[in-house]
Amino acid sequence: MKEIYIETAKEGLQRQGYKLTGPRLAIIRYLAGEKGHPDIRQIFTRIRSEHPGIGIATVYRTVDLLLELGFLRAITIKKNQLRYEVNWPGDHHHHLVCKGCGRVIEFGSCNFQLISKEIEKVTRFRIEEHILEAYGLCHDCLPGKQHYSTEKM
Amino acid sequence: MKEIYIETAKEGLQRQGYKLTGPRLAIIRYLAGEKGHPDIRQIFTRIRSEHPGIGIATVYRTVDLLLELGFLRAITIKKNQLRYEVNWPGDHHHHLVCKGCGRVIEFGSCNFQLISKEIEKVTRFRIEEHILEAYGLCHDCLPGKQHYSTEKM
DNA sequence: GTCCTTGCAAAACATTTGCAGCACC
DNA sequence: GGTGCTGCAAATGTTTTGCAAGGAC
Repeated sequence: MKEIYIETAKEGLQRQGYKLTGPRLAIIRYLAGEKGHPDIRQIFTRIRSEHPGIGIATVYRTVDLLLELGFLRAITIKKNQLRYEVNWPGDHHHHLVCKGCGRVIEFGSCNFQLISKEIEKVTRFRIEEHILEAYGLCHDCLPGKQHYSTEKM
Repeated sequence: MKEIYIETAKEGLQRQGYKLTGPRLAIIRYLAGEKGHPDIRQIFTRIRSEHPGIGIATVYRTVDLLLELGFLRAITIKKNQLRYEVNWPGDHHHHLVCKGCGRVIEFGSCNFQLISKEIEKVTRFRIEEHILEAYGLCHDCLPGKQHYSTEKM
């Protein structure tokens, strides 16, 4: 799965006439193995530890490129913070975000397919993908439980 | 509807011990009448035109406050831009974002309620609200049509 | 060899903070 | 009248840009 993403992204870059450079490959490989939702700074810090000398400008440029080509997407996990996640082919993007501890849980399926045809008919819009974000409280943060965090916000 | 929002927000501020000041009211009134998805700069520019002398720091502080109190929410309409929209009570937040022209269409309902109980059971998560964003092409941007924009991105 | 890409540093832009004076309650 | 809010300006943080050198094809 991870390898497929890396290969697809590499092919995608080349097909569009972009060069396969060290920094770009390092970023793609890191993202392919990242299960969380890193922001720019996290990506930069992580890449730099394995690839010292990389500039943050390159990270910005590469992330923009991957967004443009559709290999990455931006999400708003909390209030006003931008984070990124890998755009796996055919993947859904469904998040449960806990308002208590900020933890993010992914859930696999929704029945959006069932209504998307109806929406397309009414709005004459051709839907290609979607993101569903639900907010609430995880089990540990329900009243009577202590808060703790698995993903730093 | 607009008046209800303004009154609810005013009450909410006071109930939490925040003062009803001129700048805060101006921002709430503007947001209540705004149909689009403004960013900080648009809010600031608009408020300043009717309320010269306001500082941008106040806009940041007020937007943070309204986010905190749940009267406003942040969305990621496109790639990596943060925008804000009014959190109408009981409202759904469903957007169709056109990849061609950037226009944003709201649609009224989804059947998320039907599956949210199932998700809550599996994940032991209590879901309070959700956002659904769908991306695709609007009718005008489907192949064979010309692109144009109704909301500047 | 030709372009594209990179890292660096500076510039531009965005956000936060400290503080004295003002305004709400 | 006390406390919280505001505008300003400075500080800080983030993103973009220009450019010479290096690297992919």
